[in-house]
Amino acid sequence: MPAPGRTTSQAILDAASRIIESGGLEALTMGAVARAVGVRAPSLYKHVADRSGLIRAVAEQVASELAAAIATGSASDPDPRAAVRAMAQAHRAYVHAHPNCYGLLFAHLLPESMPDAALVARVGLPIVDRMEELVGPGRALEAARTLVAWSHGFVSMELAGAFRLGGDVDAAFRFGVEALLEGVTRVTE
Amino acid sequence: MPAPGRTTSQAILDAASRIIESGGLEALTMGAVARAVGVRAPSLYKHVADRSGLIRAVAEQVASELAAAIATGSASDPDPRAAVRAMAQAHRAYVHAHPNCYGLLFAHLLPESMPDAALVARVGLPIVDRMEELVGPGRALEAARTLVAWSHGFVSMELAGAFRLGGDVDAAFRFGVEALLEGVTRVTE
DNA sequence: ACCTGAACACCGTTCAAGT
DNA sequence: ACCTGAACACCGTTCAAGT
Repeated sequence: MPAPGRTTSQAILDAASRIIESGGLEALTMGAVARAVGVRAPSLYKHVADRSGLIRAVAEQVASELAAAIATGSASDPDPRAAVRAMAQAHRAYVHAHPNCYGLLFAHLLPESMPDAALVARVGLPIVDRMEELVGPGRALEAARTLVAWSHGFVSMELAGAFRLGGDVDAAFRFGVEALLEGVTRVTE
Repeated sequence: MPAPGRTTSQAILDAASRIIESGGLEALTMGAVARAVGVRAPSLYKHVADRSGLIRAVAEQVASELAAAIATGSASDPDPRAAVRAMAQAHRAYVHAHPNCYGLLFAHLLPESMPDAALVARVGLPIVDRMEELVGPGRALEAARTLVAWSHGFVSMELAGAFRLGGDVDAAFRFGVEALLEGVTRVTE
């Protein structure tokens, strides 16, 4: 009779995300993951190659979820400016909800822990699409990169505590989106 | 007779930066640092509280060096736009030279490993100063934050390999600076 | 076929003993 | 006064032995 399998790769992945989110990457020990799924550490190696592979799996799940969140944020609005605003807000909201897991996409880890580049690249595609309506196909990639870089940088500095002193951070984010929209359309004219 | 002291805090700090820069944070073991300064691991604890404290010391040195690099990049030019361009280039050049150490400023590490917030805040001061000439004192902080967020985000995505496909990355950075300058001055008018 | 205790190499940290 | 070997607790990973 084939054995039932006391845990699953998905359960392990979910436990790993939760542990990273609540305690940071240092809290992700094979023992902690094993305990969370009700098994002993050696059994995890039936489902994941090693700790680095587990980190990469979490990072790739983050890339997928973030891509979905951003795509949803742009779906409905016919006005490309409004769509860009919504996508930037969706980006920021996702990072606020999963700061430690989001950090995996930009941590300087071992190559084995880095998510597949093509998967990460897909996150920005809907932004390129809507930017095209604003600046034309020749400049859309550059304009989208400028906006995404700013949005990533803003949220990453915000979470690092760089904006602790002074001001309404939400308003600063909205200010930034308008400045970026104004800038990329003016400079490309 | 007082003992001479076979190593110094500065030698330990320098060794730690080199190790992080060449092998990432995982390569920073107390044994590796000890070997680099010609001593055994337990002796390091005469100079640093623990591994977290050593990481924080490296991060704080990075903040100081980066602040100096950016301040120097703006010193001479009377044109605020040219100064902002130079500071952004200085920021990017510093990060390219020390990518792994720069990453410490934004890694989600234990609180004991995070650099002093006031020290990090000082990095952006010269940018606020020169922005004030462009957008006035009321909007200078917001405008500087927008530029710094974009610059940080751009370089951090660049190093994460997000710009691997397509295009002249140097030109994209210059494009971004112009878009930001245009954007923050237009929106604040 | 899956699970696990035991084992191994490694790491951070402490401390009594050396000089 | 500084340095270190030995020790401890912990971690990732392997594997032979269990069921």
